[in-house]
Amino acid sequence: MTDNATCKAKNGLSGFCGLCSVRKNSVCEFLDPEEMNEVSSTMAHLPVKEGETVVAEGEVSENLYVIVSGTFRLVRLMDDGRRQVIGFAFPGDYLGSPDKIEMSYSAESLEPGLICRFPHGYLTEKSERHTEIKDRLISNGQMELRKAQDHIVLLGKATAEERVIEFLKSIANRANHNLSEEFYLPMSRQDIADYLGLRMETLSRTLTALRKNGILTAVSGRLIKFAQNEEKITA
Amino acid sequence: MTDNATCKAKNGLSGFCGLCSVRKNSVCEFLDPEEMNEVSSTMAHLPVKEGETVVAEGEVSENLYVIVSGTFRLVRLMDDGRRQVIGFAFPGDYLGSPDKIEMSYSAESLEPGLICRFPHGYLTEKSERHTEIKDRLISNGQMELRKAQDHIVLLGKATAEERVIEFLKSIANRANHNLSEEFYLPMSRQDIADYLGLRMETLSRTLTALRKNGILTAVSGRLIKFAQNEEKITA
DNA sequence: CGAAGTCTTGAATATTATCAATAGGGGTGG
DNA sequence: CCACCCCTATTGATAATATTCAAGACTTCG
Repeated sequence: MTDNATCKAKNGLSGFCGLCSVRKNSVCEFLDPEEMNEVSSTMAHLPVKEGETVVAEGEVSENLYVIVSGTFRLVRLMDDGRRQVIGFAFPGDYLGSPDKIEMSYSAESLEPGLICRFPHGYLTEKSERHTEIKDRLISNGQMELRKAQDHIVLLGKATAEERVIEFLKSIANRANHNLSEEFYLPMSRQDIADYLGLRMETLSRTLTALRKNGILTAVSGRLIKFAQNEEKITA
Repeated sequence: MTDNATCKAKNGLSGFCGLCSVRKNSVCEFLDPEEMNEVSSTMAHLPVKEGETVVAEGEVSENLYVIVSGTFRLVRLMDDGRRQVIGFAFPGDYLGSPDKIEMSYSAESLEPGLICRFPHGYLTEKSERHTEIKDRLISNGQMELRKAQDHIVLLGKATAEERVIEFLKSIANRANHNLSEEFYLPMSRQDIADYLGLRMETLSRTLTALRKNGILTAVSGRLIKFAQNEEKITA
């Protein structure tokens, strides 16, 4: 993609944005072609290295980011060092907040990626002509809220096995719409454990048990494969 | 308040809205006096009985509600009957969604109260002249998201005792800014347990333990009192 | 090949859940 | 006003589940 910065895509947009695969989820969907080219040329696009922190817990949000490629973990740290992963973010998801508030989590990159930065002031300005932008921010917030609520139910009411299965299915669905194929976990066991509210050892034992009882056919490092059996993977 | 429907408050607004204590948090804050009177006179205000369900999980949201008085529990039901309370809502909080989406929880009243209903269409119409309304919806969503994330951390990383203390402190802070005074819990033990991801028995035992070790000086039914000792209640 | 990290397994412990019984509290009818 | 009942909450004893601490295996990468 890097060498296509000046090419013209079939939608009439030049530069990065013409090739962007997440524009339909982003705040920039509603911009005019000229405005899009402005975004393209100002290099709102930022490459992100593995391990990089895009937004840091405690700092005041000044920008809203949209993930173009890559995976991020959203982390909250307690005073005594306990760590909770409150979510994972994928292409099309947002990082940061549209409000100028103190961030409640850090967003850390799990692999090299690309994000698009929209300063609050830019969004405010563009919202005057494109009122759909605010609608998008509202509905995106509602989606994130629902995901957080799903997570609450998982942590509040599900057993270790249920947590692991539901997590794996959610990742498999993102990675590959065909559940019967092998897929790759972009995060470590510790990240998953901290997301599921379990210790890494418990997660590991649970994965082993799932493989032994046939719900998973492969558990080798970060590669996972569900059994074909529809009954089991719908659980 | 019921017999003041036609009186004129010092802010120049007549009817219910002139006396409303949560307008500063509501979408109606930005309306003109004439529009406010319209809200007042159309009886957007709805009384709610104890036990009443205002929004139901699975139904499509058509209205956004603002709580004027009362307390609500937000409940999610799993297929097998397990129940997770994903939050409690108080005056100034919102119920329902600004988007026309399938609701992911039910909101059930814990005591007689009053809510204000804003149909989506009404909000859309008013947003054209009052763009602050959408900003309010955005920032309200961000606040709810942060509360959900706090909840995730509580369920993912806190012990039973920590969960109970944090919960009691949050209620005490809403009820009474002076933590050293007795306060009332509007919800049952079962509701609290389902919120904290614990069984009712574990909650009960934990409360007893907190009273015995002096962190609480009173635990009698729904009345609770923290010890004066600042060290302990900041935990 | 070796070293450092990550992941898995093992054994013992701690915490919470479960099942069952008892106690408390509020309202109703005698 | 008291006795009774129903519902909610607490307590007790035991079992299930996840954690802890420790050791071993597997990967990755220099």
